[in-house]
Amino acid sequence: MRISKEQAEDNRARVLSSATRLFREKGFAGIGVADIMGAAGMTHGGFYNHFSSKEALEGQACAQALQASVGRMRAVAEVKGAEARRAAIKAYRRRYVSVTARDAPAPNCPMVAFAGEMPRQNAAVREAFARGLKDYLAEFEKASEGKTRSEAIADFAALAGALILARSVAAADPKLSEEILAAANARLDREEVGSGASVERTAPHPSRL
Amino acid sequence: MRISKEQAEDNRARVLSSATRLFREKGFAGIGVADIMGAAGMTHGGFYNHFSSKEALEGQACAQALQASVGRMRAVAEVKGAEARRAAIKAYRRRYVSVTARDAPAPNCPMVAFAGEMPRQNAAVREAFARGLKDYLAEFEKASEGKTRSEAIADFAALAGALILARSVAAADPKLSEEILAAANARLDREEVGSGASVERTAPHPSRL
DNA sequence: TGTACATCAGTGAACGCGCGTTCACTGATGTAC
DNA sequence: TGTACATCAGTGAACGCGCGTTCACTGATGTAC
Repeated sequence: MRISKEQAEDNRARVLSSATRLFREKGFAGIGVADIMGAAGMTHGGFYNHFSSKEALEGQACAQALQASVGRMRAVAEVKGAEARRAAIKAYRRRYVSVTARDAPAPNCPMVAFAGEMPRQNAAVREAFARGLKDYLAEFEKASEGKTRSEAIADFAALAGALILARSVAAADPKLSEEILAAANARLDREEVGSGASVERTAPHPSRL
Repeated sequence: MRISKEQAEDNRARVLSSATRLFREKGFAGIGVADIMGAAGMTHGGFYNHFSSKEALEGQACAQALQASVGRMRAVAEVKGAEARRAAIKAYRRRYVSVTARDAPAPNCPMVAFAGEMPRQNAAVREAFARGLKDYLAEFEKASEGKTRSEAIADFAALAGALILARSVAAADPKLSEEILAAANARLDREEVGSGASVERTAPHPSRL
């Protein structure tokens, strides 16, 4: 049965959204075309009406996921008022290394979800990822007022590393996992000392250290 | 043709070593039983004389790779002489976020190679990984004299994050990749200022916030 | 020590399953007149 | 505006390939006597 152009475009967007979510949850290799189409409410055969291959979809999903993160980071960087902006980036960092973010089925941060698989992806996917990470770091730098680009990049690498490691042992050693998050949080505390902005100490985790 | 017991055990060890290397290079899903057996100089049929399943091998390979890292870290922690020990851990950290480490086909650090896949591995593999990371962090802490456990863990997370991110964009954006490594190195520089003791509370960032 | 037999590590064909991709078909949409 | 036909998004069976696993077989090793 033929479908209206609007409906077809809508279907395509839904497939891409499903893919973006499922790839983040299960990895590129961990989810199949049929699953993705099923999640979008269709059967697998129509897939190739919208995408030339699974790899092409991976590239688009990667780009979409990362651009969404760039947008969220930009929103933080563009918060009006220096004080409010400082609070926003601070809250963002705290949320980043929280138990909530760790346990989300699809990692909040697509960089964390995809980074490990990138060395084995094809060129188009890698380029989509690299562009996204570059844009994201640019926004992260803007939001990190008072820090150099180098400092901001090192900060983000520290957040990403903590989240990845905490996720990797969450099931087998929850205690170690929370210790890793707590360590990342403690470092944020130390860095923020004297920042003046932190009156209210919203410790999402009981800081045991 | 039957093989001597020594030869059989030797073959088993060679399969495990091949797997340890190949899993790190290509990921668990990226390499097959036949490839691993081929790399060990045998055909795929004999695999099940030594391992009950591919997953069982994954667990053993994970354990072996991580214990090797634990051993290397322990060697650093046990270097004789305070000065030599400080130089050793410093060199280790530098090497960790170097272009050389980034470009090694099998990541020098198995934690970095495997962490991203862990949430989707079975319980045995995850436990082998968690035990290895726990042991490794204990040695890393010992080697990081003058730092608390929390600080040492945060340090390692920062190194791991920088290496993962640098690897993820190495092919598509080498400039960004090296910028990430440089940022991690710059942070090490800052931290090592007056490295001798925890006395010197060097504000890690000029507190301009 | 020598002989006969049982064992079992390794071989390679084969099985079964999952998955990416293709294809003939359907029927509502879009279009030409 | 109405009619006839072409288009093409979606369907579901089928294909082909790779991969984990199984199995009958081989023949040197290990062992019982």
